[in-house]
Amino acid sequence: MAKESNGVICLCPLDGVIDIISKKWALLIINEIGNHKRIRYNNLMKELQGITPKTLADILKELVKYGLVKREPFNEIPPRVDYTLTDDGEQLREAIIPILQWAISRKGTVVAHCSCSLIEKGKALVRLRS
Amino acid sequence: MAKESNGVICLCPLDGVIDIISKKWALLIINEIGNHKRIRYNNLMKELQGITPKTLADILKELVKYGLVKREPFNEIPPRVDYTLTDDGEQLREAIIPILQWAISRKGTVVAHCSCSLIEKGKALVRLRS
DNA sequence: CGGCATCCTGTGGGATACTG
DNA sequence: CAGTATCCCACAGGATGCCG
Repeated sequence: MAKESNGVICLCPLDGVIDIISKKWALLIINEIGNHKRIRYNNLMKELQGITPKTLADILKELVKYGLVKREPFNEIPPRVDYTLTDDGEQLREAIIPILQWAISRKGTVVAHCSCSLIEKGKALVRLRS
Repeated sequence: MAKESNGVICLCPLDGVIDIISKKWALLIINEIGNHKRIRYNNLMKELQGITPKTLADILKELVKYGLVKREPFNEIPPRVDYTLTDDGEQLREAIIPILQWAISRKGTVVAHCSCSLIEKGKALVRLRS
């Protein structure tokens, strides 16, 4: 993407977006922060079962760089950092709702007793709009 | 994803979806096929500038497996294969439109003389709905 | 608590060449 | 024309351990 050909620089609208949404955890993190409005690092760790601290930190940093997530550190002991979505991040979150709905309709009905909290998030997302 | 924890299998609605949309070219290919309704392999190669035959073949195979794309081979000389979207694939394509729109609004106005045909595709997608 | 530093592996995907 | 076959590598991301 964003390659140059015929001497013209490509500003393809998908450029960059792929870089964001193609990261395995990025959408999940954005969704998660959006669900909580305001959430701390370790709380994210708990919700996003299976993610490693490194990966979470890496992607958070990237999302902040992209202007999708806002990082608010507090000078407290113990240290505390809050993460929230920027307006842009919130808009992206809403933009992925149709994909969530598509995924759910495709999978059939969501089972009740699933330990995976992502299901609840999916529902939460969909509920936003319906 | 689709991991087992507490003895319960997770049927997270995002499971599998990430595997699809996280592939760099998958959405582009789905979009491209959708734009053309029916398109042949080499035509896809031309439209998706920069993709290698291996990558295109790999992802097409996967999309077929996922039931998003339909492959129609003809017994002709020279050989001919048409690709079309399944209903499911078409629905996914529509589900990503909001993300496209978000991307475009974020990037600002699309420039006119861009050699990258992806822009046209983005426009085409958006035009579908507006 | 909220990270960062290191190490390591799997694999998406690029380049190139060949084929039924 | 519509792919395979190989080779190769950059990079996401897991595991583990340390730090202010």
